[in-house]
Amino acid sequence: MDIQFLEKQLKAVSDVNRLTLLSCLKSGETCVCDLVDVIGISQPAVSQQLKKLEEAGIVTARKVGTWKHYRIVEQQSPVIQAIIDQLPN
Amino acid sequence: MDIQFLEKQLKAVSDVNRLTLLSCLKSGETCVCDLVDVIGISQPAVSQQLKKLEEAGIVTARKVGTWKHYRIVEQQSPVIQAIIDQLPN
DNA sequence: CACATATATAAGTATATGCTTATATAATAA
DNA sequence: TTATTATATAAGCATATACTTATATATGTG
Repeated sequence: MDIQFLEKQLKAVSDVNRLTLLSCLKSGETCVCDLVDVIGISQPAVSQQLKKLEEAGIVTARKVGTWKHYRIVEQQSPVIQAIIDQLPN
Repeated sequence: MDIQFLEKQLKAVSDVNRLTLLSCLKSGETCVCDLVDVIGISQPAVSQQLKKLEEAGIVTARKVGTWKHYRIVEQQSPVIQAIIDQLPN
């Protein structure tokens, strides 16, 4: 893992809202609308944050009708895994 | 470890220059002037970055004459330790 | 003392970040 | 088709970040 990619992944998680999203996703696949209900920011803001996590390879999504279900990627780098482990369930 | 402190530590390491500084410090205590020689930013910039790492509890320093020797704190949180482990020596 | 060296702090600035509101897109239902 | 719901994208803006240069501080030397 080169240092540039490490930086990208770390930037993706160094934000309270994105850490909270990851914390929510620990309990399993969740659609955007449910995530919006949990954290106190707008729906577009949640979409934007999820996109950052997705671009860093930390979460992935599948579409189900109009819903989109996000989940944490199973195989993570040791660093990201350590972070996920620290988050409350 | 609460999520706010986790965020603070992650923000402190989510930058290529600070990761490079940590990478240098893996080989042991180093003074600011030697770190300046290694990474391509000015001396004040290095001091500012080291301050961020220090405020996050990741590095510490001791003064020796006019020099200041920075080093990585021994006991780290699992997350920060995982990051340090990933860095080249 | 004056001067040199190492480091820190201050001030300014360009870019990045993370929200907001408005709007676009996609799928579904009536 | 029109309307509704879920999500994404665009644009704008306020704040944060990370440099730079200039200057302050601290220590050591002649």
